[in-house]
Amino acid sequence: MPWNLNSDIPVFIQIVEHIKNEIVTGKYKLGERLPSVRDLAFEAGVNPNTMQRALSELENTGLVHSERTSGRFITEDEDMIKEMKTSLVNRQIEEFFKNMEKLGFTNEEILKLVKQYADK
Amino acid sequence: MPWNLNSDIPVFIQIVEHIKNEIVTGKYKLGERLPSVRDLAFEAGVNPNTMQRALSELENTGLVHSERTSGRFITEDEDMIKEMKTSLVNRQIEEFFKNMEKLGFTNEEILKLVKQYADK
DNA sequence: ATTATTGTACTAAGGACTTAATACAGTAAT
DNA sequence: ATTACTGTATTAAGTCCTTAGTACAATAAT
Repeated sequence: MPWNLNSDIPVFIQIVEHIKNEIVTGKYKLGERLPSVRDLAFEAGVNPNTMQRALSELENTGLVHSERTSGRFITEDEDMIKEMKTSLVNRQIEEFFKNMEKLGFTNEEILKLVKQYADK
Repeated sequence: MPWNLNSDIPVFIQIVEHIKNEIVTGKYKLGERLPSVRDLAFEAGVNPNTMQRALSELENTGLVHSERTSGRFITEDEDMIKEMKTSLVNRQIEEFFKNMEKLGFTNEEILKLVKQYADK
């Protein structure tokens, strides 16, 4: 799966979001080991330093933790992952509505547009 | 109305989006004159150079044009504005669905979540 | 035991964005 | 005619992000 990184937003932030998505959608299982910093960097096509920074940020969320010399592992805390997914979903929806309201649409109009798009 | 600029995305891009929104929602009328670069910069709380860059970008879209010494003016082309609005709306919806799909949701699930949020 | 791999740390360089401080020519207002 | 305002251009400095290259200690693999 391509990483699809663009340049408008810092790459390390996009990487954090990408891996968060993979965790909350179950592509990584509980306690599973992540590929090494260098391997992930190669896969994503970025410098290892950039990947290291992203993973370091990701660690602050508690979703992953590092074992100094054996690798990085996904949390065993299933509730934390569920909460993260809820949080990400809410952020998307709120952001979407906020942006649509800036374009002058009411909730009803937004819902109608979404229906049309979903049934396309 | 506050400009609500953040730091994850270049400020000049956020300004372009902000003014685009104001144009397509009719806060600026056809042919209306924009405030000066310096006034807009003060209002947005950014450096005049940054505002100048944003306005220069905006000019490339054709939505505004500058009269060398009297100011900047909104286009008289109503169709262009309508097309821009449609384009912005489509981008929002597509981006929203793309992000929700990355979180593992189907179109039906997305629609359901949006309904819940719209009726809150 | 030796080798490879792990996360981590550090310095240096380049690029993009932003701010700051000026400056200029042309137009509007007086 | 003079003054104020317009968009525009330029140079310099500072910050953040990214890449590159190197290095180290601790563990895993052999």
